[in-house]
This record gives sequence, structure tokens and C-alpha cells, in this order.
Amino acid sequence: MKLRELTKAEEQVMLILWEMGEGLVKEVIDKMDGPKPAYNTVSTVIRVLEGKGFIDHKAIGNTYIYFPIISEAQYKHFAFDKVMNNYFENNYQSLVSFLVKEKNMDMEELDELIALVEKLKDKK
Amino acid sequence: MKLRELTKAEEQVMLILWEMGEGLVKEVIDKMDGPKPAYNTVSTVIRVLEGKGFIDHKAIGNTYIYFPIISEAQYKHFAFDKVMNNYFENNYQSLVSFLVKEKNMDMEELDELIALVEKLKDKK
DNA sequence: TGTTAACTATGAAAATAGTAGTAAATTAGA
DNA sequence: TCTAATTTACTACTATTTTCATAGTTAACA
Repeated sequence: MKLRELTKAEEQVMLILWEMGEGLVKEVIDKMDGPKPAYNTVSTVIRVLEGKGFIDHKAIGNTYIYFPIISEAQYKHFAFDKVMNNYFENNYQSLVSFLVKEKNMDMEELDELIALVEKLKDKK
Repeated sequence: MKLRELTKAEEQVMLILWEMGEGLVKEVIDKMDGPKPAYNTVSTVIRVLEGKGFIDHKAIGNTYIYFPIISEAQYKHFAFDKVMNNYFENNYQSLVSFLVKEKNMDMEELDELIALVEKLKDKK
């Protein structure tokens, strides 16, 4: 299956729906911060997302409950891969090196990081 | 300074300019893969990028040599932070865990990764 | 019932992004 | 000098995205 890229407005909605699991338009709006767009604006974005195959809905009476059918995990790969490809030459060393050098991790964080990798390594 | 987000077409051009250091419109087009857009198309995107403050140019005769004034390093932070915030809860553990679990790194790669962190740690 | 409130559907305006034609300027070569 | 080639400037068209008003539908309940 071919994932289309989310636009800004779409991504904002998807992030909320992924977090909520499912929800009404109203609830999505409630979770937005900053100046809230009109109900119909969000409603339309959501219907576009349905058209693109990102979400679906079930009807309860005359209201719809929307939920993702593309998981965050799926799209996460997509988003990560893009940055990885564009800015880290698809090289994990490059990414980790950026983390350590540019993100000002302190010793403790670095040790935690190593410990984590060791732990995950054991599970392989 | 406030970085604006690059659009798709803009990002494609910037990635090339960052790689080349500087270049003519023609050269940027040469580096594009897939179906090449018209000269004027790229030229326009480049002029928009100038307007947004991403690049500048110097004139040699009547031709312009374009070069980035926003570095890839600067925008890289921007791009990385966005993914980090949206998909990894701003948590490096979460990112590394994703790398190890989801990106099928083998033992060797993991060891390299640990070695790299150790090495960078020493430099702190 | 009738009225109000809370939704969804539709359409379409407004904003943004992408594409490229035409014109004008400059340069190189015959 | 003339012409062709190359390049930028300007502008406009097209597509996509974002926004929302209006209208229709259903539910709740006085």
C-alpha cells in the first residue's frame, strides 16, 4: 500500500486521532491548541482524510466516531525515513552522532542510551 | 530568526544547493532525478527561496550563482525536531528504541552504534 | 408536535504551492 | 553588427490545501 503524504492540517488531526484512538470532530477540536478552526473546517479535513484512506468512521445515531485505519506506526516510518534520507544520508551513525553532538545530551543521558541499546540487543 | 517551513519543491532545490554549495539554475536541474521540470519552474522556485531568505545570489555577467544562506545544519534541526516532537514524544530513548526495534539493525550495527556513542562521550 | 441544539454534507471562496509561457536582457559567435 | 543561445523577470494559470457558510438531518425535550 502506498502512503500519501499528510498535509499540515491533516497531520495535526491525525496526531490527535492517533493519540485518542477514536473521537468525534468536537473532541478533536478540543484537543487542538492555539486558535481553534471552525467546526466545519476540521470536519472537512477529516472527510478528506477519509477519502485518502487514513481514517474511517462508525455512526452512532447521527454522529460519527472517527478512527485511524493507518496506524501511527506506519506513518512514523514514512516520516522518519524522509528525514533520514534527506538529512542523514540514510546512515544511522550520522543520526546518532547528530544526537550526541547537536542535541547536548549529557553523560547520564548517553549512558542511558547505551544501556538501552544493550538491553534491546539482548532481545535479539 | 524564524525559519519558515520548506515546501516540497523548495526542499528538493535546497537539498541540491546544500550539496553543491552553490550553483546555477541549470546545474540544479541537472542534479534532479526523474522528469525534469522546465527551467522557468526551477528558476521561480529559486526566486521564491530567495524571497523567503533561504538563499542569495551573486551575479557573474548576466547569470546568477545561487547559494544557501540558511545552512543545512540549521534546517536539519528544524526537520529533525518536528519528527522528534510529532512521533517520538521528544524522547531520545523512544527514537533509539525505534531504530533498534523497527529498523532491523543487526548485532554488528548495534555494536558500532554503542562504540560510536562511547567515542563521542569521551569527547565531552 | 414544534423548537432548539448538535451534527454532517456540500459547495465554494481564499490561500498557498507548483508550473511554465512570454518578454527582456545579456552574451557569444558568425 | 546580427543572430542565436542563454538567462532572469514578470506574470499568469493550474492544482492543491485550507477555510467556512449554508443547508439539511437527526435527536432531545418542553
